[in-house]
Amino acid sequence: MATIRDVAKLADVSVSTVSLALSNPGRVSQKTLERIREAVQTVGYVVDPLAQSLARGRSRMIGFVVGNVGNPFFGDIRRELENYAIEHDHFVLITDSSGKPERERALVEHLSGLKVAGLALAPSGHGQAYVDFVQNIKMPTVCFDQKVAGIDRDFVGSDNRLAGAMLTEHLLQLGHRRIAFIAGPKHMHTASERLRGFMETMGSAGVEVNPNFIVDGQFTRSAGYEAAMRLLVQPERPTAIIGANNAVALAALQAMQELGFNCPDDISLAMIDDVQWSSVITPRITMVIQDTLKLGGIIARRILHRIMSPEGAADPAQDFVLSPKFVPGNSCKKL
Amino acid sequence: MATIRDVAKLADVSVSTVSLALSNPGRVSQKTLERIREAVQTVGYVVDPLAQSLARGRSRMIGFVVGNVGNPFFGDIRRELENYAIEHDHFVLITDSSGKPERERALVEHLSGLKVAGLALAPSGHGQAYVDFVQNIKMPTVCFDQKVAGIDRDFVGSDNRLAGAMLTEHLLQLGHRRIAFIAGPKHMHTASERLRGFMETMGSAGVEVNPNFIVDGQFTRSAGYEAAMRLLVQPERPTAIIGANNAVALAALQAMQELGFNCPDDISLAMIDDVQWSSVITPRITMVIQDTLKLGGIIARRILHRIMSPEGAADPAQDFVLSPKFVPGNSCKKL
DNA sequence: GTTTGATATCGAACCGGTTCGATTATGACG
DNA sequence: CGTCATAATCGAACCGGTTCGATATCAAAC
Repeated sequence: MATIRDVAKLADVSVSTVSLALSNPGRVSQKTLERIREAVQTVGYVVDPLAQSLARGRSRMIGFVVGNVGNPFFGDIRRELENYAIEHDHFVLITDSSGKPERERALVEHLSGLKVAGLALAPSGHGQAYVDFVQNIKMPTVCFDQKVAGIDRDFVGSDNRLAGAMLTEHLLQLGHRRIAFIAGPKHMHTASERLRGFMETMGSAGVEVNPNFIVDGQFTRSAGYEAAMRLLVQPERPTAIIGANNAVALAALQAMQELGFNCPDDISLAMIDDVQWSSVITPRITMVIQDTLKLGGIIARRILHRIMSPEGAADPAQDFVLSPKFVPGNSCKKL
Repeated sequence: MATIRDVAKLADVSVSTVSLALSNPGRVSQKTLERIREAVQTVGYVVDPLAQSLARGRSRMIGFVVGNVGNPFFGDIRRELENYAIEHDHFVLITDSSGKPERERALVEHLSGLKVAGLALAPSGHGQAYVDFVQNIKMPTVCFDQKVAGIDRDFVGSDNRLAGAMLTEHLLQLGHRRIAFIAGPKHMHTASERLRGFMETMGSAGVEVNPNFIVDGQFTRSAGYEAAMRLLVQPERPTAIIGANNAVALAALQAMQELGFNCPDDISLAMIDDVQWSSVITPRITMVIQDTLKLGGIIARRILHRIMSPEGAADPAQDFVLSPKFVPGNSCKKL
């Protein structure tokens, strides 16, 4: 590998001049600039990112930290971020915390050691210690998906209360009254907001909510399955179920199928967030989806803004909240 | 951040002794080792991975390069690799080439600049130029999933011929004769082997294959959809379809549903590789799956073997080929 | 023909470690 | 107690860049 000294020797200038020419071509005379560029070509010089990061105290990499890189929701966002980052000569380091706050913390520390220029973080924790941790991250950071109270960082996400409300309103319109809700972890903002959207909409419609119809699915397939089973074996069954996310909703569908219930004839189903093969799942589930591409675009632009411009670095934290979209399927029956 | 010099000062030894003590505790006296360890504690010293990599010419990171990190197949492998790597104090850099050889190349070069200790690579290209590229990678590399002729590297994958043969045999047993096959890109080893398994099994059973029943689905959803449509509008339709991967098979299912065919009553369907929510897709599709956990384990062990031991680095390239597993669903009808 | 100011270039220190040959301390042995 | 092998420690060079204060160059201004 050719080093900067090889270039300097060939172009007959000092090492510092080469460095200057490469990072700030304007501050070097036209003649030497050309000589240097020629030398770079002939020796095939490429800057060593490690050495550069060490000297600068910052790399050209952006850390991407999520709970599950396999989730298509995060996949779309990642792709947007990657494309935008490449355009601006940055590189995205993808990491997966498996949803565990300790692992997330270890990842962030590792990325910090790598001197990443910035961080796109989908928070997976809560509580004061967690808030302190995120607050103390030294690099430019954009949080997304999960809004955590007390964290004063840029946030990009969707209106989850609205998402819950949309599905509830839809089912109410179809004549449903006994609507059950498989919720997510109470401490997660997305989960509590979606539930709030459900409760508020039911409330303003003057429909009483059977407390047995609110079950906890933990946003996971297994807990969602159990929660759905609890709903389905009640003497007074719901006529419709809302899954607070895709995992619990599909787990509910599975539970229905196993117990011999037909969806939507026996029970209607609706969910928040898409899954990859939703179009071949029978029935096609009515859902509310997030605009992942737009979310990803905003995250990308925001973080690179913070990284690249001095005024961006000083910008106060800002929230970007997008409205989700209703996508009708055929999993909800008119009563 | 505390540096190694702070530690040296506090422990009253030279910087080189600290470095030695940390990387090779046995070569330092008990007394000084303790003093150094104490100093490390009190100043809170953590080695700077960037500086270390620069000096050593190698980092403690392993590059993971695949065409689609969202694919659960790669996800399982990634997780296994990550867990094993963490146990051995290494860190996995996940990257996504979107299946584009040029992007893959750029990623590998980037990782090479980062001086990664090793590479787990799911090849996405073919042809001489591509082979040369992979051959010229300087770091320890384990290829997986896609076997590319001419690449002399460790390879970990499944017996794809067998996978194709298993599904074909199953359908023959059920009495099917007019079996169609939605194939993948001819240049991909997995695709051609799966097709070969189909052809050979049909051949040995003495069943003639209608050339119109072999269509190209490119392993993608959209091409698979079109290919399936071509099959379904023929006057003489197949009684069963094998999808060479999950994407084309599910696309075929979608096409059937849209045209009003019932699976399995009208047409049977089988596929290679699982998808995330296969259990809620109706019908549950009969499939042959790869043992992703075992594959991931082998990849992880192999690459860390190469990285960590001098004799491992010198090991000749080796192939590890696992047998896939048959998972019956209810998408194939007895004729 | 100086002085002044801007522009171009350079040298040296630094980022934070590793490595290896040289030097010193230790202790076993005759 | 001197000798010598071995163990412990050190200093300096190096990895490949960046950065900043200092110096050299040159033209315009007085």
